[in-house]
Amino acid sequence: MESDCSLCPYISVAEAKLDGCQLKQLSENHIVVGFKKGDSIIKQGTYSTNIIFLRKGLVKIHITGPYSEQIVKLAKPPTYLGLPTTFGAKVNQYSITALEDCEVCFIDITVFRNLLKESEHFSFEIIQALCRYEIESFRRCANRTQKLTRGNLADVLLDFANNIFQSDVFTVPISQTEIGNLIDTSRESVSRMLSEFEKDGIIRTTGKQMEIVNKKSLELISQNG
Amino acid sequence: MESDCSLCPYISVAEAKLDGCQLKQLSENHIVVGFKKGDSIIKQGTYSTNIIFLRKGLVKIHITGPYSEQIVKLAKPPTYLGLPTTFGAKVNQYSITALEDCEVCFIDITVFRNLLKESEHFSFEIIQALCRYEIESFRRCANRTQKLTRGNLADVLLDFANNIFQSDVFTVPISQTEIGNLIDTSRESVSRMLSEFEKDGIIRTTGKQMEIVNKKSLELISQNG
DNA sequence: ATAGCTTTGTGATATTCGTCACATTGTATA
DNA sequence: TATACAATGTGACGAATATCACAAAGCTAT
Repeated sequence: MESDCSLCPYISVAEAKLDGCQLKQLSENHIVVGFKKGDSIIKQGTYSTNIIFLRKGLVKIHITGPYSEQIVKLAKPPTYLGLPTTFGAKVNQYSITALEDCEVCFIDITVFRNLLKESEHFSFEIIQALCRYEIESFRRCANRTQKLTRGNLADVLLDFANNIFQSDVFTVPISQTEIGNLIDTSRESVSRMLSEFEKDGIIRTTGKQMEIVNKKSLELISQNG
Repeated sequence: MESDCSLCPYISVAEAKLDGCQLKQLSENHIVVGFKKGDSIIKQGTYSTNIIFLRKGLVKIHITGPYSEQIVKLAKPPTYLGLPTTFGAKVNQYSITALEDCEVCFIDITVFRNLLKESEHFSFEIIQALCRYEIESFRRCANRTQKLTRGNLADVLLDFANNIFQSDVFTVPISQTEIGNLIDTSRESVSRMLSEFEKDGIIRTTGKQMEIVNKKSLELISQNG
C-alpha cells in the first residue's frame, strides 16, 4: 500500500523538514503495514532491511538478555523504530512486538539514507532524536538499577498515566509477567505490590482496567522507593 | 591552544571524512585542554556549550541518580563526549570526570553544526556513532540488571583487559567504591568478591596492579553469574 | 616523618526478593 | 458450554546482598 506522505497526518518532525520533491521520494518508497496485537514487528537476530516508522499503536522493545527476556521500553507514535540497528549494526539487536493493533511504515533504507544526504535539516532532526533516546536510556537505566522495586513499579504506572495514555484511567496493555520484565522483578512481586497499592487506596483495578486514585502517593513511592 | 586538525594523530573517524577546508574551520575553532586525574570535565546540571572530543586519557561518565552516584560507563579515546546532551538537551544530563590525565578538544558548537550541515559523510558518521552508543547502552543495561553481581564484576575486569588496556596486566583506574557504582552493588561486596577471585586463582593483585591469571574462568563467571 | 584523609578487608545481622508450590480466575477456541 | 491454557493471588522458605561496625592499610600534604 503506497500513499502520499505529504498528506499523512502521522508525519514525523524530521519528515516535516523535507521539501515536496523529497516527500515524493518517500511516498514512492514506503509501504504501510498493519500489525495485530502480539505480532512481531522486528525480531532480534534477523537482518534489518528497513527503517520503520510507528504511526499508530503501542509496541514493546525487548532484548533476549543473558537469562531472561527484558523489556527495554515501550514506545508510542510518532517514532522511528530500529534506527540504531539500521545504522549501527547489521542484524537487529532487539525485538519489537505490537502490544496493540499497530500501523507502521516500512521505508526503504536506501531512500532514507538518500534523504539524510540531501537534507541537512532532516539528518539534524534524526541526530537530535538519537541524542534524546540516549539520554533517556541513561536515565532509565540509572533509575532501574538504583530504585527499589516498589519505586520502579510506581514509575511504570505513572508512565502509563502521564505519557502513554495521558489519562489516570486506562487499560494496562501488558501482563504482570511483562511488567516484571520491564522492571526486572518477578511476576509474583508485581502481583503482591499491586495488591498493596490497591489496599492502600493508591490504585483501583477491575480486570485490566486501572485507575490511579492517589497520584501523589505514587509519585512519593517513585521518589523514595 | 590552537592546532592544525589535518595533522592531528587523534582525529576521529567522522572528522576523517572532512575535506581540507572543513578541517581548517575545525582547526580555527577548537582548543585543546589538559585535565588532571580527578578533574571534572563536564558537570551534570550545567549548560553545555561545547562539543568535546576525548583524544587522550580515560574518563568516567556518571549520573547523580535518585539516590547514589551511578557510573554509566568508562570511555577511552577516540570518542566524542557529551554529544547527546549538546543536541538533545540544554543542560548536561551527566557528569564526566577524568580518571587519568586527559587531553580533550573543545569544539565550538556552531562550527560543529556547520560541519554537520556541510558534510553529509560527517553527519552520517555521527549518526552511526550515536546508533552504536544506543545499542551498546541497551545491552549494558540488560546485562547489569539481569546478571548476578559476580558476573557483572567479571565483566568489568574483562572490559579493562580486553578493551580499555588491551593487556591482562593493568592498574585498576577506579576505586572499589566506584566499581560498586558501576555495577550497582556495595563497596563491601566488591571487596569480598575480589578476594574470592584472588583466592580462586583467577586474578593476582598487588595494590592497584591487577593481573588476570585465568581469563577462561572469568568469562565463565561473566556468562553464568 | 606524621597527622589526617581515603581506601580496603571482614564479621555479624537484617532485608529484600526470587523461587517453588498450588489454588483461583480469566479467556480463547472448538 | 466445555476444555485448555494463560494470567493472577498468596503462602512458605531460602539465597543474595545491603547495612553497620570497626580495624587495618595506603596516600597526601605540611
